[in-house]
Amino acid sequence: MATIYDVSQLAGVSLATVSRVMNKSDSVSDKTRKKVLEAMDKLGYRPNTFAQSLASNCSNSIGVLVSQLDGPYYGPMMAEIEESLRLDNKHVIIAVGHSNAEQEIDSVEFLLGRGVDALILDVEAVSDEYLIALSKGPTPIVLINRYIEPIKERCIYLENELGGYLATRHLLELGHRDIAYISGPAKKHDAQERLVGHQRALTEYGARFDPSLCVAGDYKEDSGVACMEQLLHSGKPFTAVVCANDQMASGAISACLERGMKIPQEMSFVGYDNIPFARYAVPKLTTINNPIHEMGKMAALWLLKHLYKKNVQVDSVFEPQLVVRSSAIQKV
Amino acid sequence: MATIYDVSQLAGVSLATVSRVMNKSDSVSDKTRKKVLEAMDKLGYRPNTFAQSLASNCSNSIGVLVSQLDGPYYGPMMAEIEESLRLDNKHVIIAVGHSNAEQEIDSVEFLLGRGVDALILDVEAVSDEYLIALSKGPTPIVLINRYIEPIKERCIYLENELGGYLATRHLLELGHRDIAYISGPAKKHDAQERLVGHQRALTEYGARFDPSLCVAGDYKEDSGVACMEQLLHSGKPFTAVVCANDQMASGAISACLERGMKIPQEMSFVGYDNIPFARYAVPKLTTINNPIHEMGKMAALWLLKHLYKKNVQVDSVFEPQLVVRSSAIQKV
DNA sequence: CTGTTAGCGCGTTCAA
DNA sequence: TTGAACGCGCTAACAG
Repeated sequence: MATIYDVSQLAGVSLATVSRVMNKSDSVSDKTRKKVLEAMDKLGYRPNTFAQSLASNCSNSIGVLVSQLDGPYYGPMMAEIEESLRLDNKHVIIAVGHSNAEQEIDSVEFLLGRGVDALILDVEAVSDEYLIALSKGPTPIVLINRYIEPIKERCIYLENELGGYLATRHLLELGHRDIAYISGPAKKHDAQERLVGHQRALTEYGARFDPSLCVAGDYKEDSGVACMEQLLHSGKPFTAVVCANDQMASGAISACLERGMKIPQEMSFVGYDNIPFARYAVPKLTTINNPIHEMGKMAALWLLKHLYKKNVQVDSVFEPQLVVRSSAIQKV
Repeated sequence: MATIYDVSQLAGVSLATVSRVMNKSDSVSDKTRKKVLEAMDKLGYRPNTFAQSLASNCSNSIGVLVSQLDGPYYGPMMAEIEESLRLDNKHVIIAVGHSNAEQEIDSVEFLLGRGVDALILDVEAVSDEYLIALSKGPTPIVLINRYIEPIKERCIYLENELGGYLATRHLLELGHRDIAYISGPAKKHDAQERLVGHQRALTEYGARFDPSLCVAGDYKEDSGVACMEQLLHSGKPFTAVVCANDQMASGAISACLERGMKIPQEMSFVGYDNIPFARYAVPKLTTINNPIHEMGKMAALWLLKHLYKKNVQVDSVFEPQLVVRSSAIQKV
């Protein structure tokens, strides 16, 4: 592997000059620049990034910590982050937190130990205080899917409450009044917010929130099945269900179908997230669009702007939107 | 940020000794080790990985190149790779190839330039020759989802042909004889192999392969819809369809449902991959299990074994298995 | 078992 | 505009 020294020899210049042409410093004459470039080319020279990082104290790498890598949710986000960063020759190092505070902290430490220039975090178990403290450290952080007032300028998030509101309002406008709710885990912020939105819509339309028609799952399909069974067994009458994400909606619908119920004729459903599956489900799922890939992109752009001083536009607040398909219909 | 020097001073030992305790070299007395550990602790010392990499010429990082990050396919694979490697304190740098030769090569160069210790590649556009040449370079590579004879010891793959065979045989055993096939892109190796398996089953059961009942999609849902429309419009009679992956099966089924057909009563379907969606589809999808996450894990273990000399067991060939659900039934 | 010393490859003053 | 020299933090002989 050729080094900067080899290049300098071949080009007949000093190390410093080679370094200058690499770093696009303009105080190099065109003639020498050309000589150096040719020498690099001839040697197939590739700078050693570790030496660069060691000397410059900048790694051009970003640590990305997500809750999970499988599932329909994080793939699109990671894809956008990778792409946006890659365009600027930065690379991403991934770590997984598994929605567990200990693992999240461990992963942050791991990435920090790896010398990343910044952190993009989609974490849910760790406390606000921890993140606030972290944000005061030397390594910049950006938060996706989380709003923390004191560091709101580093938060990229969806207005989850509004989404919950829109989902339920849609059903109310279709004439439903007895609406069940399958929530996400009570500890998760987004789950709480979505539920609050649901309740607001109910109140606004003069329907009352019945706690016995609200059960919590874990955002996965299986829990959608279980929650639906529970609701059905409760004996309480209801004609529609709002699910805090599409995966649980999928499970819930499949539980109904399993019993021979007709969907949406006998039960209306609204999901949340608009994962690809929603378009091909049967019936096609009415849901709330969650522009998770956009948020990933914005997190990357935020860093490009604030850390690497690129001139880009970044949005940080995203509005959920209702996507009407065919899983929810007028109450009969 | 404390350095190894600070630690050595505080502990009253030399740099080398500190380095030894970090690298778990056993030739350090318990007493000094303890002193050093305490000093590290007190200083909140964290080794600088760039300096380590520069000095040791080993980065403890693995480059992972996949075709895409979104979609149901690569998430589980990445998750296993990350987890397995992380247990040994290695980290993962990701890049995306978009099934495009130029981008794949570009990504390989990018990762190599990043000084990764090895490469895990799930690539499809690049030629066998390129990969063979790459494998002769200084950076070890492991291939997922691809079999190349001259470097087969670095290949982790699924017996795709067998899967195609099993899918079609299942339908043949259910009495179907006119079986359509929705294939993946003709250039992709796995798509070719799956199709060959389909044809072998047909031949074995004395059914003939009708090219006009075989159309190719791009592995995405939408193309499943389009292919199904095309088959239906062809006028040729058929009672079952094998799809080269679950996503296209999902699209194909939704196209039938859209026309008011009853599935599986009027048309049987078998998919391929067994993505999570398959379990919650309506009807539940009969498919071929593709242990993609296992393959990811094995790729990681392969490196742990051959590169980092860990003592682990690795399997490299995976057998697909039929998963019977309810999208394919006896021919009436 | 421990310390000394010489790099690893590059960025960055400071002079010239 | 260019070059010499030092230092980034750590590993790996080699010596003792």
